[in-house]
Amino acid sequence: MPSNAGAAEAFREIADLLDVLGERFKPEAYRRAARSIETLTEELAAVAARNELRSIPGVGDAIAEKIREYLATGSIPYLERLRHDVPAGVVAMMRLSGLGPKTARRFWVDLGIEGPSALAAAIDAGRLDGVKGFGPKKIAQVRSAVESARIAPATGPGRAPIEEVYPVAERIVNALRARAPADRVEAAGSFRRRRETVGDLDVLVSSTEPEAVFDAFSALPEVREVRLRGGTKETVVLSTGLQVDLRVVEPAAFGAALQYFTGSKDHNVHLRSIARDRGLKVNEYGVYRGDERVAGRTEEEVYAALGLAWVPPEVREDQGEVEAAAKGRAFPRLVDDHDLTGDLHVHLPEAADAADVDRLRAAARARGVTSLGVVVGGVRADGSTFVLAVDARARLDAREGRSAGVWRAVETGPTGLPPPLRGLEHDYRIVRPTRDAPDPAPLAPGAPVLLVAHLGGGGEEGVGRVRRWVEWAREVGAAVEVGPGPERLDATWARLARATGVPLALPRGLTGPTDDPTAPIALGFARRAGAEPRDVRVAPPKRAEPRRRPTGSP
DNA sequence: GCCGTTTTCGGCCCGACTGTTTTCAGTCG
Repeated sequence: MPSNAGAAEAFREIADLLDVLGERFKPEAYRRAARSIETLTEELAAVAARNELRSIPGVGDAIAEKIREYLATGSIPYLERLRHDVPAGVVAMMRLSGLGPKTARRFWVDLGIEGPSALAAAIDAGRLDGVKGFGPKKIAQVRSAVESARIAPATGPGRAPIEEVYPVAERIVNALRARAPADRVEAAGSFRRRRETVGDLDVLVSSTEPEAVFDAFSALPEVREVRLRGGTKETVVLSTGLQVDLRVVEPAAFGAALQYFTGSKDHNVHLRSIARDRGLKVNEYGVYRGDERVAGRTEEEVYAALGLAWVPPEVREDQGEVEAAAKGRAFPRLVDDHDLTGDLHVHLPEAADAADVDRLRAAARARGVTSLGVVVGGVRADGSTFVLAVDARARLDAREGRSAGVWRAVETGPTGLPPPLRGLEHDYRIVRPTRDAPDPAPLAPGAPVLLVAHLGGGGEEGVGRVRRWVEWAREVGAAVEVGPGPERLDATWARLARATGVPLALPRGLTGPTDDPTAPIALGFARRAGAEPRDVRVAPPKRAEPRRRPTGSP
């Protein structure tokens, strides 16, 4: 079954194979197309059916044709030819740490080495000794790369989910702010853009004493190994295996460096081409006209020097945001922390009492949350439903009053209310899809549906399911919940919800620990989807008071 | 292979770091 992910993977493989064949610009063209395809919110087949493949950034005539071949037959003849021409092991050698296409190609063409195991044998046999460009250090490095690839196969540690990286990044940034002689410390890279996964963590420091910053950084307890250290950058590996790159720049260059190291690569390339057109040059130290630095202290300065409005990090993917920033107006204001004055979906534990309710209220007040949806019933992992103890329910009701900005919500599976709560006035339903019922059931009469929660469960086969639920949310006027994790909606699907006209709901993490990463990440995902304040629902929609009387009581 | 209110051809980001090279090539981000 052809899929967007499958097409993207095929183009990445083409890029790798072209790399070892020594092609100069084609590999990046195929990779750019692969990245664009991955961010699509609809199936390639649907785009192809409308004859709009060329509208995908980075897709021209040649790649559009290959997409059509892939959709029709599940394979791409060009890729099959490349696979036939290049031994699979050559790409594997290219992926070894510290090696690249040039070196892999030399091993293959000059020495007849066709893969990592043959490379190991060649090193053991001394076949690299005396080869131009390979001194003892380089040979040792290659040998160690082969060894570590054997221990950790494939592409190494890979990319980590952002919710795992978030607490680590917070700790490192805070520790450097406390212990290093630094003006400013910020995490940059795909972490700052709130990508769903993070490869390496980039941390940027503004300081005039890089050596002292590196010393403080290397001494952090989670640092396992210092991989390299120069005058302006240091790379370490944490005990979790996460690689962290630290860059130190002077304060006058901090904005330019933050812009540069936040990326994305495509966004930066686009900015530089604009700079070139204006007779300017952009690098991580500033925007230059000749030798004169005309901007660099802040990101806003850098964008302004290029005639652009400042672009929020979460949308810097060269998917149209540069053109929007060039229109001469401010960039559309994306939803921010202070817009989130309500939380539709707060859970209290099954045994919650009045003190828990008070704590929740206090947490809400402290974060500027003036309306709360409190789930008084829920669904356990085994599918059974529960309600709060009657006593706690009564206390919640008594404290809630009519104007406290608190409403109750009842969380259900896809089919109706749990029996004990049927008929309660003022209840809104929060519906969560389950594996057993992947599709929405016909809407039963009762309280309105406020929210579809824990949607997602992504993967290729989950795509259609997400689309059906988003469509259903639009029909019944529900919002969809955005957040990290396998059951939540990431930025791609938040984008789909926005395009469908479905409001987003974002958690504030009110009942979690204070450093609960879920809330800021969910906000970042919504911003990646381009969500503005009006796209987010923070309170239940106004509705007429229910006419019918309660038909039962718990 | 893609792209273009300077271009449909001739560009395609740019600097840090390492190892090996006596002035640079390759990798990385």
